Amino acid sequence: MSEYDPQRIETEWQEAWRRRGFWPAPARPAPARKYYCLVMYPYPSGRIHMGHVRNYAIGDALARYRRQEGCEVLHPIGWDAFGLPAENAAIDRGIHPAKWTYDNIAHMKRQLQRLGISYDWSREVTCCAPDYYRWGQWFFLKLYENARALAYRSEGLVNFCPSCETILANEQVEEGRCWRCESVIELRRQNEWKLRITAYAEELLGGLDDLKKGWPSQVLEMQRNWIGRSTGAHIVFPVVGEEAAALTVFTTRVDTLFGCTYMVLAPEHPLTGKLCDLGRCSASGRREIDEMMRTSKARRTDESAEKVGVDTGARCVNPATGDQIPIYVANYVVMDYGTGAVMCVPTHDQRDFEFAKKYGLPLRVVIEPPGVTLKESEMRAAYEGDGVLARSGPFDGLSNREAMEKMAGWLKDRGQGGPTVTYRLRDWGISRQRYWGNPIPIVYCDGCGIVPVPYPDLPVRLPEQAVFSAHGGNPLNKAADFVNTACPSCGKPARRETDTMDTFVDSSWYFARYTDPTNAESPVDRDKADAWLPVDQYIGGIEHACMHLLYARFFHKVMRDLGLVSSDEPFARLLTQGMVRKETHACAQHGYLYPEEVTAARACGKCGAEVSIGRVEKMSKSKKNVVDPDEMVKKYGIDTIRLFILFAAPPEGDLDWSESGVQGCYRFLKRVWRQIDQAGEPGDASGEDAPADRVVYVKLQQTIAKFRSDISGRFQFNTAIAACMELLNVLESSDVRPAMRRSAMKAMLALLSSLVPHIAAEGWRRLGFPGEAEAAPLPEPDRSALVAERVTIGVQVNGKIRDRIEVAADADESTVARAVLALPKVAEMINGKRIEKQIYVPKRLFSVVVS
RNA sequence: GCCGGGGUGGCGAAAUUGGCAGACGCUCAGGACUUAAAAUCCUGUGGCCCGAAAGGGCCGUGCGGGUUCAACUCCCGCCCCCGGCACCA
Repeated sequence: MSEYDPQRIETEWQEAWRRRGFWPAPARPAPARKYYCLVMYPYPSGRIHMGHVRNYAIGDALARYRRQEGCEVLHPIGWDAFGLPAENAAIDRGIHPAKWTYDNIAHMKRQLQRLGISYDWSREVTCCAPDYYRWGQWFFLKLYENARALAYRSEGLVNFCPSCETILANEQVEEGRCWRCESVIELRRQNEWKLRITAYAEELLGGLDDLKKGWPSQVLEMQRNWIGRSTGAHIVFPVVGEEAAALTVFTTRVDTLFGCTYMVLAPEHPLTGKLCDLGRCSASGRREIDEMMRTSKARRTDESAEKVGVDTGARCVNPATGDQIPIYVANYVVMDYGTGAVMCVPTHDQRDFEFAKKYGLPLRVVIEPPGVTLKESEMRAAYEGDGVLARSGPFDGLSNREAMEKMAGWLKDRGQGGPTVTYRLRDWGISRQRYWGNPIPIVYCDGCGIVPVPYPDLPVRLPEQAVFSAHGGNPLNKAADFVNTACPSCGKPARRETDTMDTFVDSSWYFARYTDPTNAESPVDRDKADAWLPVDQYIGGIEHACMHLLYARFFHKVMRDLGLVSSDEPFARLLTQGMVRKETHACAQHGYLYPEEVTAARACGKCGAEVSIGRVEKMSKSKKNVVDPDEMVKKYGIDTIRLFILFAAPPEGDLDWSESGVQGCYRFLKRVWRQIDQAGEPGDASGEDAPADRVVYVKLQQTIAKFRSDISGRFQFNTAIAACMELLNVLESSDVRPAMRRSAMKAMLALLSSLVPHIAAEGWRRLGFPGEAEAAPLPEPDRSALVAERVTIGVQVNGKIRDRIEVAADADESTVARAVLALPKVAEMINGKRIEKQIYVPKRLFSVVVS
């Protein structure tokens, strides 16, 4: 009898797989059998964490499962290697971002290979490598050249720390202050490059319908809301005393136009300054507006924040009533949505109502519920419901729904606006004032202006020499060799763009590059891309529901329009996996503790004080509730870890880490190992069928059927594994002939191969089955063994289970009714009462209702 | 605040989508093996109540209502937790 030794088995098999060249995908698979299984590529932070392991365990289970089904599988991996942490490491520890990143990749690659995941390592993509980022620049130029100007430059707002003289990411701003020096952050306007994703808004929205089959409905809903299409009207309000100026608003409630009694602007609105001059706005008012502009973004859009307004003193004309109305600047209006100017109707919008009450602005009712008269002086709240128009000139008496359409048309006829569609979705600002990113291939020339870098000069390479400091902003600005260049157009001295691209650009097309990872002529070859795309199954965290997944969909459509791919959508099916969580440990003196800092007696390893156990939360370094995958693999082997991850929760749900749960999975594999041992022992193969053989046989067929439907239908690995556990329980407690045990184990190893590939491979080899377990076709259940002849059904009287009874599976209702009514308990309960109703659900229950 | 998701035994979960709630695993308790421990194996394990036992009764899927012969599942109203909110990835 041998001992289950996962370390030995796993390293041996991984070595065998490495020698064989891992799992190379064919360049051109048979279309009907191709399966592209993609997991979100990791940011090389230095060490893999359990969230990664979960992502890859799920992906690998599917990839291997599909191979066993006969698919040709592409299962690639790569590195999302540009980004802020590398630059922070450079600032904090003096390590060059490139070195830091490549060292991390090397380490994480070793860690990943110890997980035994069936990647095609020959297609590895690293997006900080020039042969990858070159094509990001190529895309930028294509977007810039596009007739629709899909890449353009405009003003945007950024968080600026005046003390560090650096632009900060949102995550570097803590409660309105700089994370390094705690100075109060200012909002600054500056030029930045944007991608016109809004040009595709309609298609991105419409495309969601095609994804219904394969995407979780909540992700579709989130994207739909993120795009936020709304139909309404734009309306032009002339400014009093300034013929040339007019304010354009967007509203979804054009029907309330006659009730518009004032207007509010975003502080950043281009006309704010001019209107303050025109209206002789007070100095204190102007200071207040400046203050609003400095407030951080998060606070600006917080609905619960106090709404503050400043009267510019200027007036504009309501084009419907002809009234002159005041123009305010208000802190809750943002430039990003609509036009940055809002027409206010206090009688029919609660937010406007409250604002008007606060500043004493006039009210005018224009919509009333049928048969009701509203009086401004008696209103306690806005009336936001539907109704009939009043005091609205030619529209009086119309329902407000009708009026929306008519009034938009009326405005259009008079040249004062018209119907329009707006999106909440904003264009994608990609400029980052950072070194460790993809340089934007643009040159600024005093003579020629903005000049794109010619294609043959790509990639614009990052300079190796740079000075990294927490102060003074982007290191590229100070890299003279990089900045100073010749204008590609006139040859005179010029300056390079020093902004680099958002790393979401890299992750917006990496899935396509995997299909042709070394192409030096083009980002991808169309034939190769079309052979694999769209991705059949994409697996990643729900946190990417809107941004990454929307940007990638946008880029895919751009690639299609450039003729690089034929499909409309990049990801046919999406699985959003849950988080990995664990309880926290804390000591009064030392705060959060790592699990290894807590003694067996629940005391702090540093001071011996009692340790309190906190809530179960997402694993994170800051909470120290993390488990190191390497340690777990060392202790139990990767098969046990993979099994636990797949068993402890369904993939979309959160997974609570539990080492005793891990031990339970380890026990299961040891028991599987024992069965392998037993099945390998020679026995009397010629004997008669033992009674137990039939029991095991039926259970085996049920297991095969359940395993396959759980995984292919709904990715329910947890219940598929539970089915295998049940089979093992039966197998252990049954005295079956060796031949039966052997055939049961053959099927079980074939099933388990996609989940715990190493033990399955070893068991398969030991039992001498042909080929390798991972290549074994999935067993087919013997359907005839699944049909039960007799079933136990529940018996209800007046809606409650009172008894159970065994009946023939195909018994008709009257036969079952006779048997049920004859049951003593039932007979007693219906004695002397009238039977109102009988319901028979075949093979499930029989329900009797008595008066 | 807005958008999206979740809440079932001591714990992770299951329930073929309106039909026998708690499969499977963990924990815990008792027992076997052992000089002992680990490992392993066996039995029990939602709560309350009646019974010596066999067995039986009532309650129970976050809270409060509703629909139905029947609700974890559908409808209405609340509470709590989690993800995202556009420069973290």
